[in-house]
Amino acid sequence: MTEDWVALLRERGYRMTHQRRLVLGAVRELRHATPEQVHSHLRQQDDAVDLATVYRTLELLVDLGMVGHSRLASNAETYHLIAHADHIHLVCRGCGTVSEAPVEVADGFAGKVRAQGFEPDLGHLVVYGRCADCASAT
Amino acid sequence: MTEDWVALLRERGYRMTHQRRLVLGAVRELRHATPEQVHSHLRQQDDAVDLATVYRTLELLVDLGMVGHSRLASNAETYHLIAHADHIHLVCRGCGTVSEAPVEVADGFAGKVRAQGFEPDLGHLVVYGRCADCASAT
DNA sequence: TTAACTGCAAATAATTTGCACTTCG
DNA sequence: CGAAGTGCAAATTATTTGCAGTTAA
Repeated sequence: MTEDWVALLRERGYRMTHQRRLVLGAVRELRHATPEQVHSHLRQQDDAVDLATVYRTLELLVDLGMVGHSRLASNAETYHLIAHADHIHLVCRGCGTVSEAPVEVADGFAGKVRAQGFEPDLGHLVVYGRCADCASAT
Repeated sequence: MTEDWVALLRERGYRMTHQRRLVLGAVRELRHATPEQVHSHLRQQDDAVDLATVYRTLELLVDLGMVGHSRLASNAETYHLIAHADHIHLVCRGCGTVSEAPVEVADGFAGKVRAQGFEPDLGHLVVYGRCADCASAT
């Protein structure tokens, strides 16, 4: 798979670098990470990658279609591997917890949206609301 | 309805001011507006409300439950009247156009999410994807 | 070799906050 | 009158960019 990635970069005139491998690795490990989280995760290990480079790399990875991004909190964009995008996000407004649900729960919904001529990207679906705990606590 | 609002404010020790009326009016007229848009909309009229006040007022209105907010573009939070929140947002990644669909298309989906113990807030649902035009253009 | 990439620092953009003055009730 | 609200400017936070030195191919 790493090879596919190198080919993908080459095709577009990009190069494979140590930093890019590290950033992609961090996104894979963290599953849902903000640029800031990727940056500090890498710093905690031997490897430090400049925050600006993290931003540039994440943008590149999104462009290549390897990584997706969603706004899971009102002030932070989080990135995740497309290969892991087999779920939708349920964000609780009460406690901020992000839980996941299989994309299948949105299949019927997706069909109706498609019927309107819009092709939804469920790998990025974020639903706000209240989790069971916060709903009962009111 | 304006009276309800005044009562709502009073109950919580807040006051009704000229600026608050203006901001709510702008949100109503613009339907989906960023703080910046509310600010310039008001400035184009005789009335100018400081941008910081716009932010403070929108936050208050959200708190009162009169206004909702969603991230329709990657860099801008937009606000809308809850009374108008009878639709979901379809945001095209290709052209950036925001179209609307009735909440009913998500009814079945909402039921499945509830079955998992999560109460979704469909008035804030934002779905990213590609509109018919951009999908065919590829 | 050489164009792409990186780190660093400075620049922007979006949003928040401190404070003295104004206004609602 | 007195607490709540506002404008203005400064502070924060998130993200982007310019540039000189580094590195992949």
